[in-house]
Formats: sequence, structure tokens, C-alpha cells
Amino acid sequence: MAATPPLHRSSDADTRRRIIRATAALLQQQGYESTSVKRIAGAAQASPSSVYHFFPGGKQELAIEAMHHGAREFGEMLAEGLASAADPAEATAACALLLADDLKQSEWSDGCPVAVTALETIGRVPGLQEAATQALTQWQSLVTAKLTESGIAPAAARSLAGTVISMLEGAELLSRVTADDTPLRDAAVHLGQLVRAAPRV
Amino acid sequence: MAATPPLHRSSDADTRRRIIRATAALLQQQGYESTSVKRIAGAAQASPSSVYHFFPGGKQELAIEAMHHGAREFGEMLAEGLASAADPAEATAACALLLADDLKQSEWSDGCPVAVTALETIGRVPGLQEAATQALTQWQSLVTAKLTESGIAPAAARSLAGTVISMLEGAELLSRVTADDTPLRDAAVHLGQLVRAAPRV
DNA sequence: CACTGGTTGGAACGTTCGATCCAGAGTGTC
DNA sequence: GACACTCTGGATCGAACGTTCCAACCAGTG
Repeated sequence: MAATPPLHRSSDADTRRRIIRATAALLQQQGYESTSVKRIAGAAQASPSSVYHFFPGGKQELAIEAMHHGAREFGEMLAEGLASAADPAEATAACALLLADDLKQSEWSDGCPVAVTALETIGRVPGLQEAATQALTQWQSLVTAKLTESGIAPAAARSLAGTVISMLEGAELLSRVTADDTPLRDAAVHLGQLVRAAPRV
Repeated sequence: MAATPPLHRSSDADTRRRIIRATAALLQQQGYESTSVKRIAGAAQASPSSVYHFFPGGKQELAIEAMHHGAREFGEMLAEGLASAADPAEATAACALLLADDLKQSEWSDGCPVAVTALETIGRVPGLQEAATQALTQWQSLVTAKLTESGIAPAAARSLAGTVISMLEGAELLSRVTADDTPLRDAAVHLGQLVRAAPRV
């Protein structure tokens, strides 16, 4: 598979990365069904042939890889928010505010990289649903780690971390649909309250 | 427009209602883009001509009406949950549990009648986005009323009600995607905590 | 300089989409 | 019985979809 050393001009892997990035961006903005392969190719400055050359599995395979890419990016943002304060309550609230700022800056267009695509394809594109589950689980683990580090009991931390992700997803949905960051800002306040009230070991 | 009294056999309005119901069900399950007019007609035991006869605005108009229908139904379920207990904390928790049971019973297929469709069409079908905003606002008002009735300060109640809707939406998303009702059950617990801690007048 | 193998552009495939059209069925009015 | 009207079944439209195909292209090797 990797028999030949990559002596190429690097255009190869570059094109592949451009395609994934373009796909991730479009999925985040308009979901799976509204995003055509032709449009992806256009946004990535590539031709449809290149898309199918690098992703023989077609749109599905491409979407799965793009979702992994988006999940990693979103995870980094989450980690940044969680690291912004020692106190876990402040940290989780910061995540919601970070999301609110980013979302507003993109004029409510760059939402969660998983939500729309996952909801659209539930039960119909198993690979995508699996990738989405992985992403959500990974994010929950990030939050769980922060909560346990701060002295919250492990069982409570896991459950609370799930609720943090739920709240972020839901508030982002409301904010995008209503084009108003109030839901995310309220979520920040209430997440802080919840974490502060969590039982410590 | 309504010059003639409705002396018909009632088959007219019946077909129309069947179409709306079928559309609402399909939108709830698979969203806007994956739902074709032909499939709607099939599910409603009608012909494509009938769909365009009753909804000259085409798929968009139909989807908007279907979303209003779904919003009303979901609102009734919410009202049922809220009325199931005098204590507002228990009542909101009951809503989450009601959702969890319904969702599980449909094998994670019948989700929120607004979420997927609204997310898919943000910024591209303004009428749908407006209908979704109406639905979310209306649900929030239901929760706000219950909270203020129970002695929670009006400003806190409005904000908290928004968070309740965010949490329900988010937890339902996680539950559907992961095919596991844990997120909704955890949401019930945490929503109860949040409401219990709300400031009273 | 031919040759090889990965990469690309663009045309083309069959299918399905939303939407339109029209002949006719059904019903109530004179 | 003739007419007006709303409603329906099914064929049909052009456009767009995901995908395939193939001829050209290009760098590296002998």
C-alpha cells in the first residue's frame, strides 16, 4: 500500500485534503442530501473524477471521512474551551460561549459538523451513523475528563458530560434556526449551574 | 374564495388531511430533502396531481403546513408531560421521559417534527425556517407558563424554558443517533435539578 | 526516448427529482 | 340530460443527481 515513498509533487495528498475539507464545510452548512458531489468538486477545485479516484466508495465514504475531520476540529474547539478555566463550571460555560461567538460570526451558517448529516441519514447510511456516534462519544469523553479532573465523581461526570453535549447540540440548533444566540448564552449559564451543583468525591 | 359552502362529500378535506399527515410523518423521520413528493403521495394514498392541487406552492408549501401540524402535535405531548405533575421540576423531567419512551417505541425513527427539516433548510427555504421558529417559540411558551405558574420569577422562567427546549432537542438528537435513550434519561434528571434550583418570586 | 502508473477534465450513463399537463371521473345545479 | 366544477390518475417535462468511462496528462524510471 505504502510501498513507494511519496516522491510526488504532493499535489496528490493535497487534492485529497482539499476535497475532505470542502466536504466537511458543506456538510456542516447544508447537510448530506443537499450537498452534491459536483458541488463538492467545484468547491475543492477538483473534478468529479478526482473525487471518485480518492474515494472509490463515493459520496458515502467521502462523507464519513469528512465527518471524522469535522469531529476532530470540533473536538479541538471543545478542548480549547475546557482549558480556558480551571473551574469546570466556568470551563463548560466557556464552551457554549465559544460556540455562540463562532456561530454568530459565520452568520448562523457553520453549525455542528455532525448534527444535520447524522439526523438526515439515521438508519439509511450506517457508516455515517457510526461515525457520528464516535464523534459524540469522543466529545463526551473530553468533557468527562475535565469534570473528573476537577473532583466530580466519575459516574456523575459521565452522565453530566452527556448532558453538556446534549445541551450544546440543542442550544446550537435553536440558535441557528432562530438566528439568535440567546439559547447558547442561556445554555452557558445553566450549564455552569449544573456543573457547580455536581457531587464531588 | 370561500364563496361556496362545503357541500362536498368531505373526501376533499380528507385527502388534504391525509397528505399533511403523511408529509409530517416523513419529515419527522427522514427530513426534507430525502422526502419526495411522489413518496408523500404514495404514503397518503393520493396522486401527485392531488398534492399539487391542494398545495399549489409545491413541496415548500406542503412542508410548511406539515411542520405546523407536527408542531401542534408535539406541543400537545409537551402539555401532557407538563400537566403530569404539579411540581415543575418533576413535570419537565416527565417531558424528557415521555420523549424517551415514544422515541424508543418507534425504534428511534420518530424524532422531533422540526429539527431535521429546519436544520436542512436554514437560509434556503425561509418559510420553513419561520415555521420552525414559531414552533420552538410556542413550545418555549408552554414551558414558561408552567414555570411561572409554579412561582418561578418570569425572567428566569423564560430563559430556563429555552434551556429546557434546547436540552430536549439535543438529548433527542443524541438518543436518535446513538440509538440509546440514556441521553434523554440523563436530561430528565438534570432538567429536574435545574428547575428545582430556579429562583422563586 | 519510450514506457508506466497515478491523476485529471469533461462527456455521458441511467435514475430520480419537483413540477406540469390533460383527459376523464365524480358530484351538485339547472 | 346538459352543464359547471372540483378532483384524480398517469404520462411527461427539463433539470439535477450519483456514478462511470475514457482520452489526455504528467512526473519518474529504464
